[in-house]
Amino acid sequence: MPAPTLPEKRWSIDLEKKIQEAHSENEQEYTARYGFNPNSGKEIFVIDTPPPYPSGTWHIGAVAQYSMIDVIARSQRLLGKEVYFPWGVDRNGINIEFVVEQNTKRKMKTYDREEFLSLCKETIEEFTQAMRNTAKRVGLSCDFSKEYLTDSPEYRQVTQAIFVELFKKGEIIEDLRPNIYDPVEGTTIAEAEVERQSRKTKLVDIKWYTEDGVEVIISTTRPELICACGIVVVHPDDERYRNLVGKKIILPVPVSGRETSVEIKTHASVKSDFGSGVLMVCSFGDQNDVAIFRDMGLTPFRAIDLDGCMTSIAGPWNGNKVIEARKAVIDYLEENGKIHDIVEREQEIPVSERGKNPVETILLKEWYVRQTHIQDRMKEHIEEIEFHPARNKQFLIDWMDNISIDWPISRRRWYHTEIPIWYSQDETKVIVPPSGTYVQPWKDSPPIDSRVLDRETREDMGSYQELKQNLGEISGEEKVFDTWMDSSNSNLFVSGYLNHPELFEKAFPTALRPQGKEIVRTWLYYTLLKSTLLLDKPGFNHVWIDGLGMDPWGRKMSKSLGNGIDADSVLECGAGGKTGSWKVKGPDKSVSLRANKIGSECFRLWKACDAQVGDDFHINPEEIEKKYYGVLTKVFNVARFASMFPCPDDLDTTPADLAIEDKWIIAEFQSMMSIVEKSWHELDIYTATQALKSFATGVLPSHWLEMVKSRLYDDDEAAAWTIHRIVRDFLSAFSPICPFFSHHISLTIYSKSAVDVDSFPVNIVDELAVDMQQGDDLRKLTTSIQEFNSSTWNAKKDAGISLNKPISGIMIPDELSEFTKILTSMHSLE
RNA sequence: GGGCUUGUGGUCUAGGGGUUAUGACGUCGCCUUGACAUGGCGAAGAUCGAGAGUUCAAUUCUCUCCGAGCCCA
Repeated sequence: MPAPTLPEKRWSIDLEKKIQEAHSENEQEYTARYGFNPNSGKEIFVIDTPPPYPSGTWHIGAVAQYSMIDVIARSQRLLGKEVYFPWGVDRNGINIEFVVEQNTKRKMKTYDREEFLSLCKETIEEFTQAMRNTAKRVGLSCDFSKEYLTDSPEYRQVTQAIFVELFKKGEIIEDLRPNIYDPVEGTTIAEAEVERQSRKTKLVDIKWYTEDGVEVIISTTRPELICACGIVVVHPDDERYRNLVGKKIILPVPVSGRETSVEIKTHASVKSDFGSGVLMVCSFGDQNDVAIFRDMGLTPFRAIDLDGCMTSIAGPWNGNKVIEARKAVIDYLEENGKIHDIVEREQEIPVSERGKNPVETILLKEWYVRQTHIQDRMKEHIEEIEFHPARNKQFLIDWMDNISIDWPISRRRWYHTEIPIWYSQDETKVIVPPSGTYVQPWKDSPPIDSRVLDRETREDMGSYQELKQNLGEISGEEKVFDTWMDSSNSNLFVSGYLNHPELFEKAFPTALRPQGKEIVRTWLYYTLLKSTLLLDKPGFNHVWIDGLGMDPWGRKMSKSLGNGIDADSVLECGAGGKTGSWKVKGPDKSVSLRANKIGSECFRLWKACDAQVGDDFHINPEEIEKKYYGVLTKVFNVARFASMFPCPDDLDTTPADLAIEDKWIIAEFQSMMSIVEKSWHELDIYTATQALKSFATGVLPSHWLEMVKSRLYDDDEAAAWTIHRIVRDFLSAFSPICPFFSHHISLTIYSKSAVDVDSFPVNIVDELAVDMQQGDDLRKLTTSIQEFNSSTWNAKKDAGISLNKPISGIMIPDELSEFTKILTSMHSLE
């Protein structure tokens, strides 16, 4: 038997790691291969890679998604495009602040701001390094030499410049609006940081009177907020109160600086069976109150200040803490005979996750990006974007239909991009920095070439340098941006906005936004909003929205469920002979999962093959190995078999003396390859991978290879040419999915790596000058060939004859008459 | 609580108004055949989540319910 030029007997994880390390050892070589060269003259394809947020462990589902983004990057390179696959890390945000607070057991606000920021930076840098390693281990072909960090001055200055630009255009405004606020910690907090706690509270039934003297009982747990009551509502179907609707009702407590009565109206959100069925709506007792205020177009009252005290509208209770005011108001009502009943009851109240302090919804002056006025225009832009899968576009459209308020972008936190603005002493003018500078107004003075604008009209009043003397003592903004304000610039940043105008010209709209479906309403929406506001263009050509990685039973992976699977353990499974085992809590009991070898190539193949884009996918290492490791083995062995026979010097010129079976398999191969090429163009990983897999594990080895074995052993050059040409081109088409696997085999047998191929393999049928019709005719025989082979194998089996022994009495069907010779020798027909 | 998405053999999956409903893994049976037992060949296994409606015809369309997921309250 001839010796194979592919020496390894089988694919292994150690081999994979060896190849992978060699692959990125030489930085120059790596960059030449995967770096972005905007001047190559090729079509530019910029991928707006989601910058991952480092938090210690990287979710295996996210790693799987990134590996598919890499498949897209590599397949676009294979199609001849100049791909920019950037590597960014999102490092702004409250999460890292919490980690530092937890590690040091100290609240952020007890630190010096500068000291706290440097602690955050140190901590996030450790997490970032782990993430880079995993990214490389799963084979991402990012241009790591151009890594960007969203907390770097280079990135933050872009966020700030965009803020200034939108501010000047009037698309960013200041307003007094409801925010969730923790009065003890003294900060606004996000919805995500609110939890519910059960506490005993007094439900007070208060007698109210309409202006014409009708008594109405209203239940509330927040009597101190009567001063902020804007409306009283009942359910539209509630017969009991029909006659009250439209009347005015008098507030039962004294107030100052506002009307002393409110109107009674209907609202569908009222629960008729709660208390008396009449609801007073205050700004702002809870989220429902906020919603009703918004629905009814009411102007909110500011009842509670930043220290958690009542404001002047509370009349006699002005300045009281909320809890004190509640007691005092109940006392007052009791003294005046306006209490009908008081019952103690358990109630869920919103508290802050950190301090367990009851939170208030209060009015604060915050910065907003205007968005309600631009929805129609955005939708026009979205029509121009191709979504993968198309149905996931609905997530975005539905969300947009629900947008009713502007986007609040200011936060009272620290490890974020600062809002780049200073205020004049009289607060009527603002100072904004020039584009290209990163500023920290809480500690810095404005750069000398900053501009002075009117705070209301946005009119440019001149340079800071000239007007400096007239501004009085200026103060820098202390608030920072919501992190989505940074993240939603990622496509602009990687496409060269502000920094590389000539690239931006060619690269925008950004070719592709790949992301998970859970952040359609945030990352995708805000990014598209920015491109509409700033450039009046769609942000992308393609948006690719993947599903989420779930546990083996289809549930979300979480620490509390104990059903998480660590990404590194799957990628390292099988390395150094170490097998993997995972204890995962199932719905009923804990289950032990075991696998011998997986690695990055098998993991990628699994994700590419097992789920359509957009569907949630179940992650079970046992299944990944069982279903897909064998495919790698099979492809490896086909290649190894091919490598036993000398490769013709010229694989690119089709020999004239191909046998009919060679032409047949080439027709099959070509049909598969054109599906793959089309799929790569359409970013359809699933279809491409399925086509490659079924060809390489099915018709090629089982039927064609079995037929031509004897010709190969007899040094038939046409058969050798055919197998080598197919294996070589197959590896090129397969390399986006399993790059190291394809790289190693192709480099060993053909001295040229499949990952360096930068145009899709040419059509051999065209080369053969076989027209398409003839190719189709040949492929029509595939079923007959498979059926004939099967029936012959079965006949031998039934007769108890070994497969390599002769058999008689088998008739070759008419349509396969051209194959008579090869089929006769294949099955030793007599 | 609301909106959206989703539910196909034991498991994962393709498809989609009329088909013997696709493929893979697993299971079972057979086979050491000149690359591959980490293999080859073959077989069994599904009233397409439940109920109702539209239709000559529904797994596919509509509605309700149940389960799962995402986001927002």
